This record gives sequence, structure tokens and C-alpha cells, in this order.
Amino acid sequence: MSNTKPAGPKTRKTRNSELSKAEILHAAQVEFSSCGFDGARVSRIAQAAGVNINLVYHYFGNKEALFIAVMEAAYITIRTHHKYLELLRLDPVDAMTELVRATFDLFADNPHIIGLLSSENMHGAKHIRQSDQIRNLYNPLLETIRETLDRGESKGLFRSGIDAVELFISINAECYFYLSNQHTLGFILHRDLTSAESRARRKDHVVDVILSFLRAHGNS
Amino acid sequence: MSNTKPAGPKTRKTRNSELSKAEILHAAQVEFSSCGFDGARVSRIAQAAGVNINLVYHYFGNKEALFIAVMEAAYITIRTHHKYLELLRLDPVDAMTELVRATFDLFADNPHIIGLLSSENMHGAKHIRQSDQIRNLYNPLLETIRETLDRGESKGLFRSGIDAVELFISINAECYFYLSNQHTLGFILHRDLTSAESRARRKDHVVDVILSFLRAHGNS
Amino acid sequence: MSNTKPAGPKTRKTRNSELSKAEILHAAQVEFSSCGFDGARVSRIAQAAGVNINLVYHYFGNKEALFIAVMEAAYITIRTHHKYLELLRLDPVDAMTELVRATFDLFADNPHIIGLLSSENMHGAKHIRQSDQIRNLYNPLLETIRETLDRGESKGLFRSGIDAVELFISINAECYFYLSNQHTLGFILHRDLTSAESRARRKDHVVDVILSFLRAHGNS
Amino acid sequence: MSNTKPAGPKTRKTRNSELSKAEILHAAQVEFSSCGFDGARVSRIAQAAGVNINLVYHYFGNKEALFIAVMEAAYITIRTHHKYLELLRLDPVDAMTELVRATFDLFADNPHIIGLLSSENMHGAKHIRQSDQIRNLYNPLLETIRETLDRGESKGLFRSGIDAVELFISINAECYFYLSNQHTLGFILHRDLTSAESRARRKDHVVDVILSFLRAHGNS
DNA sequence: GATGAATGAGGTTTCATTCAT
DNA sequence: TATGAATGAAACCTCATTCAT
Repeated sequence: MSNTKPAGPKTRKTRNSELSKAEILHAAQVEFSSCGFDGARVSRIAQAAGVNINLVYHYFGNKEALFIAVMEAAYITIRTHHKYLELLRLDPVDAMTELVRATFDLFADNPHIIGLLSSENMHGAKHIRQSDQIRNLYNPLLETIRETLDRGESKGLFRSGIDAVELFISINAECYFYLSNQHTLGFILHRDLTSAESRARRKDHVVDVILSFLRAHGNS
Repeated sequence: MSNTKPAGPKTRKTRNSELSKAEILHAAQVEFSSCGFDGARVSRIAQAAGVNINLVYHYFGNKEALFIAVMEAAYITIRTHHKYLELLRLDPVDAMTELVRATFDLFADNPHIIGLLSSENMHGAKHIRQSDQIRNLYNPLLETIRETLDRGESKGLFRSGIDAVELFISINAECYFYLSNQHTLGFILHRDLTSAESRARRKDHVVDVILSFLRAHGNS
Repeated sequence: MSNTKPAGPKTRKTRNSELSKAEILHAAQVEFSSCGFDGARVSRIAQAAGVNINLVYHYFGNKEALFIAVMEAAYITIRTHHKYLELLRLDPVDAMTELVRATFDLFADNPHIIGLLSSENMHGAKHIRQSDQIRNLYNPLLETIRETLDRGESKGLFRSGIDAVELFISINAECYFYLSNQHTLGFILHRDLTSAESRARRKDHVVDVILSFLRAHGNS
Repeated sequence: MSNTKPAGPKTRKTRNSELSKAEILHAAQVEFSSCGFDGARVSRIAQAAGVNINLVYHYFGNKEALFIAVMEAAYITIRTHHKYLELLRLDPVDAMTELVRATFDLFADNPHIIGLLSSENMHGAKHIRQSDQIRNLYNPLLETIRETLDRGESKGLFRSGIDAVELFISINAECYFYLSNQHTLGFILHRDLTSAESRARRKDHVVDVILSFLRAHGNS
């Protein structure tokens, strides 16, 4: 019967809860990441999700709780992304190369993560601070990095004395900053950083930077 | 000193005027950088500056124009900071070392720049796009980097084929990201990144990363 | 007991139905009396009753109808309470003493009545106005008071010319106000009016006030 | 100049702050007392005061703070009303008569006080609890009552052992309840309690009740 | 009879901004 | 130059209520 109608703007009414919730969460992810927490509008989220604004409050309580839900989903994306890396099976150089490339892809393929983290830092990380899940998210990866550094050092491939945390920050910095600041950088550098070519080039560059740093050399 | 003048029609007021304007600009810098454009409140800026809120509108027109004024002041800070670098007088390795350290100090000593750039990127750089001054700000520095790379290559100190823009982005990434994301990083890495020791260590690390990348080696 | 029946088509549901309805009514009584009509929340009533909020609408139609149902139940409580008074069997002084004590106990033992009446007066009695049952509730009691006053006067125990309605109001005033305003009174009088001792004392005091007023004296 | 115009709906714009504030406070008094805190609407207050709704927030902060301001104004009315009673100059019987009549008039002439107190009691007096001014408002009056009771007892006019606080509550109860519950009482008693005659009669009745209670008699 | 999904109206509050002096 | 008064738009959120099953 509903087929006879030409499918209005959005054939609602007969909807299922999980779907609505998922659509709200997705719309919130887009809105929060592109506008930040303060710039985000709950009404736009509702509209983009195709639901009544009150449903947002019904399912998530308030704007802040919705933001936290979005942050947790983002960190789940990160964990899932890293989980499929099997760095310990690879030789140290390949493992590190793979880690850098995966980190770059993580941000490139999930650009909302950058907007969310940017907003979260402006707020002193007060939202994610409530989540123990997030707190310990990177522990396994850091441990893997340490082991890989050790293996590389044992084999004489990497230099010794590298701090895993500093390395982790550097890898992320090289990938994240390029994307997070692409608008201001593109403007002052007179270069389009958003093209596929630019990104591919950047990815190679980042691998180069990190691997150069790791590699053992006679003189350094 | 103001007593020596015969108190012309507007002398005292003019002086207050300049003072008020400067105080508004300073307060706006603090507010915009710590809250972002959307989170910033014009009323808080006025209060922090110790002036009536209407003065803000009187001097700057509206919130957006005030933000642009703050951005321009920030870029003046950047230019001034770089102007005193005399990289061409130094040998290539020292010049690059100096550039990296200066970049780090620029962000560390002027933390508001990070908040402002972060907010500006969330808005697609739409505010600074209006300023040609800003557009060409980095041209001289990029030229200097190119020359230094050339000199280093000629002397066999640096490897060849390095792209000045990618290098510039990497240097900034290593310095900026550490500070811009210190809250979320500190949380997930269980490490305090705000201490003086951490920062000093980070600065050395960044120099190490960049110089390792630049240096010519037999095998790479 | 419900097992003995062969579980007719709706037996269990019917029983739950009556139970649910009673629980809703009870929860509504608590909510309306402690928050007033405007402060009351239908959702809280449903939650306190342990039922889905739609059941409230299913059984009672809307918030206002539910309030009226609660008011009618309250007046049934009042009538029941007074029905067991057999004032005409007692001598006039005992009858009046008993009436005063019963009135005090009515409010003390059913504190929700006070909240409900307070709210209803704020709304100009518009809800109870629809109920004829309530309209004539007090007729019998007033008639009893008149007869008792007459008997007392005939016996020379009470003075003459006492208006039954004014007396009724005074008795209720003395009992009701102490309880209805106990929070503000307790605050400005620096005295706890909620203790059992305070209440017992108040009850004696009220009897004293009313009986003093009724008693015939040479000089008045 | 403004005289030439036919005085539109409400000639605003050129308004003075104190006036606006006073008008808001007055409108709030009316709204809160007739609807209670929960039933009151800030928008109606603004409309009644003839001001933009935001001015209400500008001057008073929020709904609750406005309510507290209204409560404090109400208690100032009470204090002012009692201040002009010079009970200590009158003989005890006249003093008590005067006190009762003044209490009745206080509520009859300032009916908003009843609505406010009714609402405040529904909220457990949480708003006035913040005000020490209000807390000690009645101390002088209670002291005066005690002195008057003593004087009356010394002269053999009043009986002994009367508790000033209980007496105070009774006087207020007799006056307040008649007015606070006039809608429900009028309905169930089939009598109009709002007419001037009814009120005058009630006032005499209340004096009678209280004085009968106070008076010393041989037998009691 | 009972429930989860969904909504419309409207409430309080915030905030950038303008008006008038 | 500087300020207090005032406002419009819109944000977040609440709540009674209905829909569809």
C-alpha cells in the first residue's frame, strides 16, 4: 500500500529504534566533527538523521552525552582499525612501515576523527576523560611498538634508545597535522593538499621521515 | 607625562581609546584561542578587557571581524618570530636545527596560535582567506628553506630531492601536534606532556627526527 | 487463588488491569500532592506506578482527568473518615472535641489532601467544580454541626448565635494551616513542627481554641 | 514631541531601568502568586510588564532568582505592615484585637502573599531558606506577642500558660485559610466567601475566636 | 491490554547585536 | 568615547500526547 505512494521526502513512521539511533549517531558524528562541539547544532543533527529533534534527546539525553557517544564510537573505529594490524608477524622495518601507513589511512579514511579530537582538545579532553575504555585504548599498540623497536634494535636495523611514546606522537603528528590543518596550510602554502596525489605523496613522505629516524647509521 | 600637554580636546580619551582597543584585542586572543570561534563569548571578552561590551562593537564591528583582527595579530607574531632567524648566515645543519627549535618555541611560547589555527581549520580557513598579508606570509621562509636545502645538498650534508613544502609541514607537524593534542594524548598515553622537562625532551626529539630525515646516507 | 480459575480469555490481564489502575492512581496522588498539578510529571507517575506511560493515558485520558480522579478519591477519603464519626450519640462538648480531633487526624494522616487542595485552590477549584459528588460532600457534616450546636445551646453549654459554616472553617483552618504551611512556619518560627510531640501539642491546642470559643460564659 | 503621537500600544524605548525592573517584579508577583512557581510563565511576566522577555533574564538572572526576589519583596510588605502596629502602647485586649485585625487585613489586602506562600510550601520552603532576612522577620513580632500575653496575664485579663508560637499560628491560620482555600470552600459550602460582607463577618469571627481563647474564665 | 516509537508545542535560557544618549 | 537599555533569533531541552503494533 505504501508502495503506491511515490515515496515522500522520507517515508518515516514505521521505523525501528536501532536504525533511528544509528542514524542520529552518524549525523552527530558528521556535525560534531565538522563544526566542533560548540558549533554543532542538535537541530541540524536531527534534520540530517531525518528524525524529530526530540528523538535525539530521547535516545541520548543531551548534547554532551551525544558527543561522548560519538567520541566512543570514534575510538572504537580506531581500535578496530589497529586490531587488524599484525605487526608482530612482520619484520621490524615492514612493521613500522605498515604502522605509519595504517595511521595515515586511519585519519584519511575517517576524517571525522580529526574534527572530534580537535574539538576535544579545545575542551581539555573533559569528555573522554570519563571513559576508561578510551583511557586504555592505546596500551596494546604502544606495547607492540616497544616490541618492534626491540626486535629492530636486536637485528641491528634500528638505532637504540628510541622512546616508543615519542615515536608514537611523531607518527601521529606527521599524519594528523597534514589533514587537520589542510585548510590553513593550503592557503599559506598555495598548494592543494586535498588531492589524491598530494595525499599519496604525503604518505610516502611520512614513511620516509619515520623510517629515516629509526634506521641505524654509523655516524648518528 | 600627560600633564605636560594642555589636555587637548580628545587627548586623554584617545589614549584610553588605544589602550581599550589593545585590551580588547588581547582579551579576544585569549578567549578565541581557548574556546574557539563558536565557543567564544563576546561578553567574556569585554569583561576580561574591562570595557563595556558595546566598545567591542564600536571598535571591531562584530564577532567575526574581531576574530579576523586576532588572526592577523597572530600571523604578525609568527612573522616577527621568524624575521629574527638569520638562517642564511648559518651552515645548513645549524640552520635547520635552528629552524626546528624556533618553530617549536613559536608554538610553545605563543600557545594561543594553536587554538586559533585549530578553530580556523574547523571553519575551512574562511576568515584568513580574506587577508593577502597572511596569504604570502610564509613565502620568504619557504624560499629560505629551499636555499638551505640546496646549500646542504651541495655540501653533501643533506640528501637530494627533498620537497621544501613537505619538510615545512613535517617540522610544523612535529611541533604543533604535540601541543595542540596534549590533552587527549596525555590522557591516552598516561603521561604528562605539559611539564618543562617533557617539552625540552620533545624539542630535542623533533630536531632529531627532522635532521635524521635530512641527512645524506649511503644506503637510502 | 487465581489458579483455581481456568484462566479465561482475559482473567489475568483484567486483574493486572485493576492493579495497574490502582497503582497509577496511587502514584498520581503522591505526585500531584507533593508537586501540585503544574509541577507534577506524568512520566514520574508512570515510573512510580511501574507501568508504561501510555497506560496512564489509556486508563485516564489525560493529565487533567487523572488529577480529577485523584481529587475524587481524596474526597472519598474525607467522607469515609467523617462517616465513622457518630457525633449525634455524644454529648455536645464531646462531640465537638471529637470533631476537632478527627479533623486534625484527617489531615495529619492523609497529608496528600493538603497538597491537592492547595493546588486546586491555585487553579480556582476548576477541577472539582465538575463533580457534584464533591459539591455535596460536606452537607451532612454541616447539618450535624448545626444540630450539635443547637443541642449545646439548649443545654447551656455553648453560647448562642454561632454560625456553623464559620465554625467549620475555623476548625479546618486551625488544623490545615499548621500542616499546609509547616515548611515556611518552621523556618520563620525556628521550630520543628513536624515532630510527633509538636503535632500532639498542636492538636490539644486546637481543641482548646475551638472549645473556648464555643463555651458559654457570663460576660461574652 | 512624543505628545504629538497618539501613544501607541505602549510607548517604550525611552525607558528607565528602575521602572522596568519594578514592572517586571510586579508582574512576576502577580504571575507567581496566581499560578505558583511551576505554573508561572516567564513569557507572561515579560508580556505583562511590557518588556522583552530577555530583560527579565538580564535583570534577574533566571526564573528561580526572580521568584526569590518576589518572595523577599513579599516579606518586606509583611514587615512594613507589622511595623506600624504599636501594640505595646495599647492595653492587652486592644493590642490582641488589633493584631488579629491587622493580620487579616495583611492577607486580604495583599492576596499575592497567599499564593506565594502556598507555592513555597509545596517546594519545602527551599527558596526562602536562602534568606536570613526572612528567617528573622517575625522575631520582633513574636516578642511583642509574648510581652502582651504577660501584660494581659498580670492584669488578670488573659489566662496563663499560653504559648506565643501556637497563638501566632492560630491567628494566621484563621485569617489565611479562609482566603487561601476560598475557592474549594466556597464550592463545598455553597457560599460566596469573596464578598466584602463575608470578609467583614469573617474578620469579626476571627477576633472573637482568638479573644475567647485568650480570656481568663473561672472554670477553664 | 500493553508497549516502544515518535512528535508538536512551548518552556527557559543564551547570545550577538542595536538603540539612544 | 563610552554606556545602560533593550531586542530578535535561536539554542537546548521538557513534556504531554499520539501512532502503530
